[in-house]
Amino acid sequence: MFALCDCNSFYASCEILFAPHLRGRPVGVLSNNDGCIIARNQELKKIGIKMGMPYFQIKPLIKQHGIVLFSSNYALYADLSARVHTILDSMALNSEVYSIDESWLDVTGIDVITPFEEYGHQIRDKVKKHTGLTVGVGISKTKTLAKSCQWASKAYPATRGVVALTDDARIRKLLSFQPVEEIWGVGRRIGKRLNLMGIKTALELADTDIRFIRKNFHVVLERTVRELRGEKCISLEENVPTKQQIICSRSFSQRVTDEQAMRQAVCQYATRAAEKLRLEKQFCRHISVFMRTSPFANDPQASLSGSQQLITATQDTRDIIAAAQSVVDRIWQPGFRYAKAGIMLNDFSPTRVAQLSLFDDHAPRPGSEALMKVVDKINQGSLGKVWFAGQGIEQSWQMKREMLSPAYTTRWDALPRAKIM
DNA sequence: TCTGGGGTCCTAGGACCC
DNA sequence: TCTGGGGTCCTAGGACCC
Repeated sequence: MFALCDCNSFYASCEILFAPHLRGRPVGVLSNNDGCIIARNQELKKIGIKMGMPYFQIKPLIKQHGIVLFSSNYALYADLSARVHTILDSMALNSEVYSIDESWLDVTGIDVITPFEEYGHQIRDKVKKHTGLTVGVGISKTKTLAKSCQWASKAYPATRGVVALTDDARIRKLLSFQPVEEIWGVGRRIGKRLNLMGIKTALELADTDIRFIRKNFHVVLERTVRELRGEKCISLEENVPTKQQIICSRSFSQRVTDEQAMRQAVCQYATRAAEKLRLEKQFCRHISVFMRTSPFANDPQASLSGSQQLITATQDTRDIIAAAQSVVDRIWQPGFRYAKAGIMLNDFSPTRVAQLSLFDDHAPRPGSEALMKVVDKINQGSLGKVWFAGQGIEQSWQMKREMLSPAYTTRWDALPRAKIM
């Protein structure tokens, strides 16, 4: 038995938590660069603001509806997320952190002591009491069914945020209400194809012949169908699997047309990616860089990418910057208005040791590890920052966050104050 | 004028080998 | 002039997730 616990409108709720006077008003959170909407509270959803809607389209509605928007404040969300996950983890023997605002719990056997539905409400109450945030809980036989239950807990307010189903007839009834594109694992594309085939509800999908699914789709959807039937195919992942890839990419706040600026941006992303790599305690041997124009603009379009294989695995920022810069040199094409660039690290190993070929003389840099340790330590502390020359200083394309809330929980100088009357 | 970022898994097809 | 069959590995691209 699985329980899925998911925070309601997580980012928006975090903001309201520290600005309680906003309760009842439509509140949303914007993506990096204040580009588009990525979180909405109930009130904002009601107005008809859709997920992913660009900021400039919402702007004209702000006054009329009293909408309040925030730039995303990941330091705040990550901190509150950790608190929620800790509480959820304490509620079951085994748990899996699934995303910043969701956890799976293994709740097998819990019902010997507490009926599942009551247990779901206990989870909700505890998270509410300790963090002020509201979670929705779905409990059922498989992860996919638990997701469906959790969907129902949000779609039907009468459930008061908890849906726990073990009985087959009741599960079938729930599935008959759920549109196929709301199922976990069915996205827009496959949802559309299923609809065209006349499969509209989760129940209809569950009752579709497995052979038909395998012939027309692939094993992933087959697994989803089996899970909807109550057959467990996906289990709880208790140990966080090591990453296979690290990406660092950003849209520019202003278009980049100049090679020098692009090199600086890529250098900055390379630096950040290398930090993440060291945090993962990994070394990488493949580095790729990409840059592209805005697909929404009427400009000439370009999407360039290239990569470099290293002979020795590295986690040294200098190696990663050098490789990234050489890729930029190779792929750069002038004459485009670039909107975004990024770097991707691949081909990881837990040590620097790699198979050297007979004539290799690429000895690793001496003192590399010690230097990187010092750099990371300085940059994680509050003393100040060190950076690599290629990053440049304060650039015009740097991310824009004009509606950022204070770091209430992670900086002493941003602690909220209470007035005693 | 202005449209996010970071991941995973699977498959098809090409390169290459014998 | 005629040019097989089977396997592996890698990559690009598509689909999904949050």
